[in-house]
This record gives sequence, C-alpha cells and structure tokens, in this order.
Amino acid sequence: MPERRYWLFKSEPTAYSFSDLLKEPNRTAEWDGVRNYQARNFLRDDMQAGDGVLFYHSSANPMAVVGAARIVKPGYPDSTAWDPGSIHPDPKSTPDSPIWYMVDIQGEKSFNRPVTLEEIKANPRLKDMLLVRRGMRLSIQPVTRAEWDEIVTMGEQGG
DNA sequence: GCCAACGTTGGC
DNA sequence: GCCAACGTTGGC
Repeated sequence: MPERRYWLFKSEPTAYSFSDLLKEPNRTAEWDGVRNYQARNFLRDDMQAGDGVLFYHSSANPMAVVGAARIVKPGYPDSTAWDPGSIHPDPKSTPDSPIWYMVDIQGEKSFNRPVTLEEIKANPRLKDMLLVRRGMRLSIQPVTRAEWDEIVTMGEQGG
C-alpha cells in the first residue's frame, strides 16, 4: 500500500464546479481534458486510488478551495483526445499510443466554508504552496500532507 | 478587459 | 536547436 499523496485540482466553476461533481452518479467523474505534460505526468505516473484531492475554483468569486475529493481510479488514457466531438481533441493521441491521461475522482466533502486564495496567501503555513507561486499555472499540483491538513482544518471550521 | 507568465509551434 | 510568434492560463 503506497503512502497516500495529496493533490490540488483547479477548475473554473462556470465550466465544472465541485457541486457538479457531487451531483454525478456516485459523486464520481472522469477528470479528462488535461493537455499539459507536467500535469499529465502526475496523472499517469503518480496518482493512486485513495489519494486526496483539494478542489479549487479558479476565476471564481471567491477563488477558493471548496471541498475534498479522492482519486478512485488511477491514470488511464484520456479517450476524449481521439474523440473529434470532444472539446479537447488531440489527433496526435491514439488508442494505440495515447499521449494524454485522466483519473477518476469522487467528491467526498464540501467544506463548511471556502478556503479562499486570499487566506491561503495570508497563511504562513501555506506560503510554499505551488498555488501561490508567481506564474504557476499548473491545473494539477502536488500538495504536502501538512498543507492538506491545514486547508482541510480551515475548511471544516464552522460555516 | 488587461496582461504577465510561460508552454507550444514552426520557420530557419 | 534556436527563438519569435502565438495561444492559454488565471489573477487582478
């Protein structure tokens, strides 16, 4: 049993929100459409079933981590890449030679309150998070155990 | 709506 | 293999 890892997934809530995830059958969705190699490597190589996911709303009001999810299916080829009807087609990726990967995540808990980007920036314990690093645009980022604990604790404070 | 940051593309 | 142009991300 590998050690549990922690991640942060960004999503624009106007495209797909945490409450959308909670409305899915079994609160589970395929996290498809990632088209960045560094994020792809995390999806393909590093994620394991059971890993924790902080769900972050970007370009939102407020910008915040709004809940927790977990990986329920580790990396497998992203079939939307060779689906010409998808919003992120990539004809270079094929079933025989996939380039892009996805995971399945299951929504676990909506926080009692959003943990805002502003609070994250103001918290010295979270100063090293990739999220607040200048120019860091990765939509999937690793998070340390300590950062996970801190954010979950903040989110579970009374609402 | 702006624009800094930065990844990707393509001409050479 | 360099690098200018271009596209995207995402906070402001």
